Amino acid sequence: MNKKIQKLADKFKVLSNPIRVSILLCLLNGQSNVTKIQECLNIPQSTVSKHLGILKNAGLIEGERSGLEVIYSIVDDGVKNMILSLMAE
Amino acid sequence: MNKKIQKLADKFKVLSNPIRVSILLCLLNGQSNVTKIQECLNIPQSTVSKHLGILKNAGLIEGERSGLEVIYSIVDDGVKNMILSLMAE
DNA sequence: TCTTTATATTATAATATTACAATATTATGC
DNA sequence: GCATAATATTGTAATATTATAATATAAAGA
Repeated sequence: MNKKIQKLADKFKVLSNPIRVSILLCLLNGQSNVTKIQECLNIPQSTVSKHLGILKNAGLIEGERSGLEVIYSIVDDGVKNMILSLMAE
Repeated sequence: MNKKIQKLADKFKVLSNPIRVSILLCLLNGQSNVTKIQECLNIPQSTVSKHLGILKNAGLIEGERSGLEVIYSIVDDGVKNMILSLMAE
């Protein structure tokens, strides 16, 4: 299997979960900490953290610790624009 | 869960499989029948047919029967361009 | 109708993903 | 040190996806 194709499919897999899409939408307008994201989505903290980890691991977001909080923001502008344009349809 | 978000995630899910991405790449240059796609990917016929069904069901491709053959082609130009630009990266 | 070719469907075992409670970590203030 | 708050990890049961062999269907020609 072609590596480039596998990588592309993996990228789509990261985006294939509604919670992860929601998190990205939460972050479209700027950065946010985990608690805010959790309140926005109204799901358990461990679930949010798990998906944040997947998004971070895929290089779509990054988290910076500030005291007790970790502030997440979108890194990949391409994905940002893709989500935006697809949501606009 | 927001319906629009679910739909978007579902769209990504269709693209999250390397065989399906490969099929779309096979079809980028034009239409093709199942046997050609199968030879291009070198995997069992039932596997190809299964994934063609998923792509068709998602509205990304369409198949037209011509005698014994079914000719598939890409319908969704947005997806076509997305794949193209992402493969170019 | 029988055969052959092309494609689709079904059945199922293997594997992957998911949600989330429970627990652990990390940082801060006392 | 201890307590508390914010976040991450682990364990696990439920569910979904996958690959592919076996079988079914559809079309064409003899």
